[in-house]
Amino acid sequence: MGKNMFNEIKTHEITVDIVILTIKNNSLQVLLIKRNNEPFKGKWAIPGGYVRMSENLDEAAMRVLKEKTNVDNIYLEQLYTFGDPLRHPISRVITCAYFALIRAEDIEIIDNPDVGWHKVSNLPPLAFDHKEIIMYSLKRTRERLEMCPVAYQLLNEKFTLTEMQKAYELIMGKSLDKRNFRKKAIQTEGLVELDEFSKTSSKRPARLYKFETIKLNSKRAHFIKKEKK
Amino acid sequence: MGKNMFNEIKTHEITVDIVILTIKNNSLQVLLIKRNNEPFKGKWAIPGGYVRMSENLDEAAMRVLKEKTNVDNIYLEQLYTFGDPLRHPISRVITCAYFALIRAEDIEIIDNPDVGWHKVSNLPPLAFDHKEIIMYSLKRTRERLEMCPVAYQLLNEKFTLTEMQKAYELIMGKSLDKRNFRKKAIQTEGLVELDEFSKTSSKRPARLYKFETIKLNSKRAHFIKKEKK
DNA sequence: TGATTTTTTTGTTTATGTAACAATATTGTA
DNA sequence: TACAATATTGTTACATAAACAAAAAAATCA
Repeated sequence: MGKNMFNEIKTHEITVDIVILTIKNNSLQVLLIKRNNEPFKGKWAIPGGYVRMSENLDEAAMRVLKEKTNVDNIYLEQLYTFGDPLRHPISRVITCAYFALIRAEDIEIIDNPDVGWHKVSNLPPLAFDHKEIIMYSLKRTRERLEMCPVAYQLLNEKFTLTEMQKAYELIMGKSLDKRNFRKKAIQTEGLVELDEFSKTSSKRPARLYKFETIKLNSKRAHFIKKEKK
Repeated sequence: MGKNMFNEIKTHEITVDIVILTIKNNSLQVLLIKRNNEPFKGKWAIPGGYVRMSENLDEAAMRVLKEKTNVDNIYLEQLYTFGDPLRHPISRVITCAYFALIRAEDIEIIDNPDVGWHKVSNLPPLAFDHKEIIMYSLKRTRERLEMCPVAYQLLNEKFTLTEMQKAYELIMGKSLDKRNFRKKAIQTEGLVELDEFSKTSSKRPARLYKFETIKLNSKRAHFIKKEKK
């Protein structure tokens, strides 16, 4: 074990690291944990952990996410595997990166200054190659959002179209036209118009919408456009 | 080393496996190697090998590809990482899958019945989860081909539009409209119309085209559409 | 040499999706 | 009742995709 065909002794270690994005205080934020061990003691890092021998990578990612954030049963996707020999200063650690979009309220963050949300636009010094991983995650999220949006993970069960648009705009980093956004949004499969209205202290109340409950296994089933009638 | 936070001793092994697709005899084929060691002795497998401690994953994939096929400097892309604990019957091997599209003529296949091309539509019994990897690779290739085609890797330096269309059709597994294909093809960035014509024994000679040489590092630079004038 | 065969080559129409654009409706509050 | 703030709605132009058939060029053959 740990010996390859070139007689080069090696012990790769395999981790999963998870980019957890949310919208909070009107900005896109990522969950970080401050490391209290070397290497990179004192730097921030995205949640991660070793892959156990008994679990596959998806399971490892979900377990780690659950352990670190208490979040379960969400849209989790394998992003990319980072394996630069120098990404870890001591040993050879190859990491399989996942990402998830979640509601900040769904996380019970322990009262610990070493765990918290940070604006993607203003990241603190990060351990390892975690900045690269976050940036790659954001790029992929944006690419995907255009085709097959997943932002509903970020919204409450009931939401207004304005809130939905806001979420898109924060992820995409640009503003969108209201009318065009709404036209596209309302022809999204699974979007349900409710007979309720938001009771914010604003002026005119906005109609609430929700998503039909879809089984989380068929990841790509979300946001397929409705059949034409 | 090799000990995780749960005190579970583990030694993951990391490999890269490479799906090499080509067009040969009018069909889409994949390069396979017959295993002469256990496990799966006698079954066919896609080329793969261990990741060395000194190289990153891309480098490992390129090295393995070079070693097994003598092919160098081609469009190679990380596909997905497969980590099911049972995918290898003996040890825990996590594999990072890559894929490449190449010209069959660029490979010097040694005169060995244990190395050869096999039709994707008619695969022999495969080792490990390699059938799954090939099918996933094909799916991704098709998705990508629609947006940002890469089939030029499959064509000779000079080619006719009919040959190009044929390559697309074989990968996509369906036939395309000549006129629509040509309209899209000729507005592809980097496609150059030559003043030469194919001298096949056919009836009317067809105009030859080529691709401008593009640096292979900017992978996504291919097949971007020309700017409108 | 002219007719035939085979392959290459080209254009129009329709439908669909995307992007750009501003006015009206509704409610709370002054 | 007027005003302020937000929600809501439609049209046009443009780009892209899909469906469709006829003409042109060269080789072969009679």
